[in-house]
Amino acid sequence: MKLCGRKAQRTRAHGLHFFLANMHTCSLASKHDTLVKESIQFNKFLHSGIWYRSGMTDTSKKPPSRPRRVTAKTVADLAGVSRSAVSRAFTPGAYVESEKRRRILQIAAETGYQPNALAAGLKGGQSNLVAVFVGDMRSPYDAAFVGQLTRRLIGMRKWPILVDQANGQPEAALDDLLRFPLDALILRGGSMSQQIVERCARFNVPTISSGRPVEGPGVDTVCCRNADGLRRLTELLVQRGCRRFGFLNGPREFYSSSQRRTGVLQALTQAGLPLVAEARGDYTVEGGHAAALELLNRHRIDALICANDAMAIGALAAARAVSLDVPGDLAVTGFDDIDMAGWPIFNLTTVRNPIDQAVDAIIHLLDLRQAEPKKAPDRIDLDPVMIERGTH
Amino acid sequence: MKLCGRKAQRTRAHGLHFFLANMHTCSLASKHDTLVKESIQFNKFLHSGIWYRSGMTDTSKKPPSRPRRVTAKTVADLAGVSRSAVSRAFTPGAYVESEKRRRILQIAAETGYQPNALAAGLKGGQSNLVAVFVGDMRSPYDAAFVGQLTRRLIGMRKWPILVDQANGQPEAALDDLLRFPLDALILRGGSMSQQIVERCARFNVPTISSGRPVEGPGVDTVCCRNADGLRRLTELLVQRGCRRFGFLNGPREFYSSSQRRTGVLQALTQAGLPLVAEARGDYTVEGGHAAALELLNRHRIDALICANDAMAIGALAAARAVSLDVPGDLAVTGFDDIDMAGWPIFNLTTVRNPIDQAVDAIIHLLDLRQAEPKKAPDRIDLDPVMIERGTH
DNA sequence: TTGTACGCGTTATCAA
DNA sequence: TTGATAACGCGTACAA
Repeated sequence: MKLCGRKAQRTRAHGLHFFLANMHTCSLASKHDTLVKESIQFNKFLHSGIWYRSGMTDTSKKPPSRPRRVTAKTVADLAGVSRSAVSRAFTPGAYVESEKRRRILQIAAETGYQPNALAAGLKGGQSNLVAVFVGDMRSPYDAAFVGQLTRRLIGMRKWPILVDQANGQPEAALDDLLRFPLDALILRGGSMSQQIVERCARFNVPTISSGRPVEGPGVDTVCCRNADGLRRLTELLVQRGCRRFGFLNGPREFYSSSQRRTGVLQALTQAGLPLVAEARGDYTVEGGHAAALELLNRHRIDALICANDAMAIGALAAARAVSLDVPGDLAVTGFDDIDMAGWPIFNLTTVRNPIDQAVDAIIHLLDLRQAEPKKAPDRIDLDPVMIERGTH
Repeated sequence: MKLCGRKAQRTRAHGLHFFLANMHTCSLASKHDTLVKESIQFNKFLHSGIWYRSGMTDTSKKPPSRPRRVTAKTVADLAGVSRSAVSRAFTPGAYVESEKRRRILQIAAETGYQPNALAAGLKGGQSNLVAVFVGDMRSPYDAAFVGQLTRRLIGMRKWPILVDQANGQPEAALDDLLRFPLDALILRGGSMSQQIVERCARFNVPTISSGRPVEGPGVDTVCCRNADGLRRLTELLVQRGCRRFGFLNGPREFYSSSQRRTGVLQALTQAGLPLVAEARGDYTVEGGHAAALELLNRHRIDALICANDAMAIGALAAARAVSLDVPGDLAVTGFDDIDMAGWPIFNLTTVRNPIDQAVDAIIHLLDLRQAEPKKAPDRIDLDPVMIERGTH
């Protein structure tokens, strides 16, 4: 058993002179019309971040593809201490003589050294990487969701890898992604197809599905009570005198679509009213416009309930196109309460699908599972909020 | 009618007690009716992904916090081959007897083994991680940009870590992020403050700045010819008879703001016309509405050029509020050509800041630098496209 | 307080 | 074609 095998690599060429030589060639490469500026840049970069290239492999026939990061070993040599001292200098509670720590951090700053998170994660079991799956970033709701979630995750030093489901071949890409030891998988399942969500949930990575309940060990769920929201909204419309209802449904494979439809039907059944007309859109403004236009041309209704705000906004344009006054001739409502819904030009009556609460819940579930990885799946249900504006 | 009034209503009535109460009932509910299913699920998961826990550390006093991933060693033992054989089975061009490879892959599939990308990156020098910095996901332009870029990156198996600059303390977070050996840093600099952009560019990670030119070795740039775009647009308005111009500027610290203003001034100077009025918004619809409202109340103008589409859309509402007909009394124009600009309700005359071309350019620069890491900085300039619609 | 040695999971090299 | 072994960069138990 060879214990001191690493000692063999003492023949490395390094030291400050090496850096300078390296920097020199670098600055030559980028020489151009700004010669004076260059030297300023040079000094600036000397103190902010330096690439270290192994001297040994430099002479080999292979092109030294990419300069390597500065490593703890380099800093240790430069500071005349052991590599573990450098590691300790970067560990909050560790024992290092304060003067020595100061010197190490000084040199680290000059060389731009940062502990390699990948190597650290390899040992510690935590990568601090989290995958966030989302349906389509063009959807205002998804975009807002991602924005808020991202901020929260970064605040707790988890780094979100964003995956847009609209990719061509998610299957192969998914496998590649799961080669990373992710701390968690967050699915904005409400806007994703069943297939993808279920597939994701089968990997043994702690998973949180938002917007679609998923069964499976280690899979927690955050859900909005979709049916409740549209049931109450429909009741309100009935109470306001609407009698001939139309429903603009979302894509078949989205969970929220069927949930929301259920709420409408519950209220209508209760009131003894029929669903006069129904159409399907794709949750976009354009799709909603087209679907609503056709529906309004075929049927006479006095209320059009849309499965989300984007389609409702498209429907408003459609109503205008066929000269229907909103809300005089026709009530139009949405779901989600995206920012746009509140703009005076739309002033859309809708149901708020609370993003901030959903994100809070996700973070909470993340904490819980991190504390106890093998706990039973949890589920948090969120109550939607009626937002009465001017289109009903 | 106040557009930005809604921001004030931040009702955070929900705290931890809410979640706990909610969760308790829910988890009980879902656990209750699926007792039988549970064991089936268990078996299913046994064959789709297995966590392997080291037998040695199991007996130690520490709580075995998280089950470990299946590793190549495990698969090798199960298949009765060496670790290297497993590694080779997953390497496309490697020598493994086809029958042996088949067996290895079979067992890998059963155990859910995937090579650990972190460990592979540690060795190979490529992490396949890319950081994407963006101003604010609530901006439709940034959201669309991120969506397209994400899809392209994932297509080439680079994984985007999304960082929303709107975070509170980006400084500390930034340091933490850079502990990852990122393959590249992509900055949507047009919507970020100078400070952040320059700070990012100082790390010796291959960097691509989109929307703001940045000097530095290893920093490539993709830029839209902002000034050109608004110069041509202004010329068009002059030609159409506009004489009293107002300009709705963007945030001071955004590069695109001053660029776009320059274009307007060039055209006006050329035509011998003054800039009658000027105001600053924050690139949001709400901000644009407020700024435009005040500007229109103070000055009589016949053309309002806005530095981006979002503000222009806010300005349209402001014009309506002060009973100005667009385009009869007032021309209103934007910049970017976000989806919304094309909606019939807005039908906004604008200048397209081509996202697809920008993303293409970014990917191209990424490839170039990957092939030759030390090459001189490159810069690609994009030509904006006039989009004449109905507001001029 | 400091340094040595080992393990994390991979890929690459080299000898068999 | 295969298996042993050396890196990769880090944290850390352990000995000094």
